Amino acid sequence: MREFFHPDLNDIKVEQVLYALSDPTRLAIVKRLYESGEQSCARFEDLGKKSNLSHHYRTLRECGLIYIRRDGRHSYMTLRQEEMNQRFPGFLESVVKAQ
Amino acid sequence: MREFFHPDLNDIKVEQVLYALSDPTRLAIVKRLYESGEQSCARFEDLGKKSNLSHHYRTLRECGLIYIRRDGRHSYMTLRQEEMNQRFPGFLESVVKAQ
DNA sequence: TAAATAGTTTATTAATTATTAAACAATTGA
DNA sequence: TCAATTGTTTAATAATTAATAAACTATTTA
Repeated sequence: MREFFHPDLNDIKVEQVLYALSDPTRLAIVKRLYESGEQSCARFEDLGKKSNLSHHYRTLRECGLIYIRRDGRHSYMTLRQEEMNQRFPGFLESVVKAQ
Repeated sequence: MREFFHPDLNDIKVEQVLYALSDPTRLAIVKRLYESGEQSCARFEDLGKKSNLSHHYRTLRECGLIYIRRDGRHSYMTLRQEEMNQRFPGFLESVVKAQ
């Protein structure tokens, strides 16, 4: 079972994070993770087709916003909330709370 | 002398703001405006060619981040800092201070 | 009035990104 | 073991966005 790449905290680029969050689907994913904690991919099927969603997960993972672990045939995602807050204080909260 | 369109505070979309800021040139413009206040376009010529910059100004203006006024043959830009802070508290500061 | 200035807009081409379907991999359950 | 499940990846096409040059507008200065 291959593991996913996750960037180190210090390699996270704010431009990439901003870009990842500028897509409505990806922003919706992040908001749900912020509100409900760890979720499996199945929870987001209402947001699009699975191959498209999988690309979005990758964008979110590679920019450093989320962590994905595999368990059996499931993938579980969490926000890297504490790390983001350490690196960009106040940023993530201001975005997910934007109305 | 035609005036520019500027969206109302309530029409500002966080996705569009995030997208506008995800470009390195536009982010650099916003950081300078944050630090130095109103600037004319001439102050950003080191960041690219003028027609390209003009497109970037437009993106920043249309998403609601900056205000552009014309005076003679010059255009002067300011960040809509108070409004952004009213609409998305803490957001702009967290972005411009991101290292 | 003519030329220069300061920037904007249009049109074109190049480069990125998004979306989909189909193939694939790993795991689980019958 | 075979089929189903749960995603991921690849490959292709469609759609967006970026960058540039050239034309344009309004203003100012000579």
